[in-house]
Amino acid sequence: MAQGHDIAIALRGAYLALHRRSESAFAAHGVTADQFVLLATLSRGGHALTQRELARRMSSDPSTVRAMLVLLEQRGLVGRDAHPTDARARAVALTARGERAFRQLWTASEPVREQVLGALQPDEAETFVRLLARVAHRLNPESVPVGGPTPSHSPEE
Amino acid sequence: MAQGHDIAIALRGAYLALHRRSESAFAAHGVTADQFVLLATLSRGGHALTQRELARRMSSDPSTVRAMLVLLEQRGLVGRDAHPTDARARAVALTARGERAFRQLWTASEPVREQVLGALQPDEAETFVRLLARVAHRLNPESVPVGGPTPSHSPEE
DNA sequence: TATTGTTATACTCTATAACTATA
DNA sequence: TATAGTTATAGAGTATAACAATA
Repeated sequence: MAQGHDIAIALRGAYLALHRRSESAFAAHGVTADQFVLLATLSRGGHALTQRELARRMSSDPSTVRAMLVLLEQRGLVGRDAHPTDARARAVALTARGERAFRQLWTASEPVREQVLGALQPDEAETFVRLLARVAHRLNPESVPVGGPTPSHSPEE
Repeated sequence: MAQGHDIAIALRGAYLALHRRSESAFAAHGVTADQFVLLATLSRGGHALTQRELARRMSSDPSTVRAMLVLLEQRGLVGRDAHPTDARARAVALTARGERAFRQLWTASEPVREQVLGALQPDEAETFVRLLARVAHRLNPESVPVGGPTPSHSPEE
């Protein structure tokens, strides 16, 4: 019988394995796994995001995201322009150089994604994501809704 | 269709939610979630562990574990005695005070484990742990074997 | 020779609280 | 009043490499 502690430890173990594997995949490119997640979130976003929205989507904190953005901005991978309609906000987006870098990073991390996917049957992958989302949602209702990131649910922004 | 990236992001989201929830459960006790994992690993170990074995069991790094042990030793929660048969090694164990603290921490984190468990049906919990272990094992064969921690496999040490 | 642990070192992520500017 | 972001600050965890002692 899997108890709460067993689940927590297994979840931790799987995440840390993923994180380490990702770190070594990105190390040669001078980028961390978390920075990759940030870049991927911007790339998937389709358009510029506010720092707050970026933090929410990557399960992070606005203040943490800011620190990461400063590093990435210094390297010219992201830009923070004035927000078109809200003078308080910043519109964060990948620069052209950031997009190029992201494509390289995506390729470099292909083996990691293949390993993850290779550990699961197609139906298991679906189940896995569903259970992960349920657990995340239970622990933090602010997180992405259970059905997964449903772009049809909330059209935009 | 869940792709590798979706799985990775979902795994990250679930872990970070668990981590934050745990941090706030432990904050009042002046202990971090990772320190709790260390204490729990010692408590579950049944006997003293070497730093290396401790690091392996908690999916961590010997050098990281040492830094954590220094902090916990200063607070009198763990002891590092000479290893009985290997003069190079240290035998790490909870002190009496550490055991008391751990029992308190265990109680303080009960709600977190209940939330995790409450998000899953009993059979789903089994499946979840199994899939997590498979993914972890694929990403890092050094980690705990798929069937779970099989103490029958390697008797001791 | 290989292994256990230490030391030094550096850096990212994390997060709170007080603050400014704007909605 | 509430929100977006900044700043200052602090600390934990992470990990590498060189090293000593022991197996």
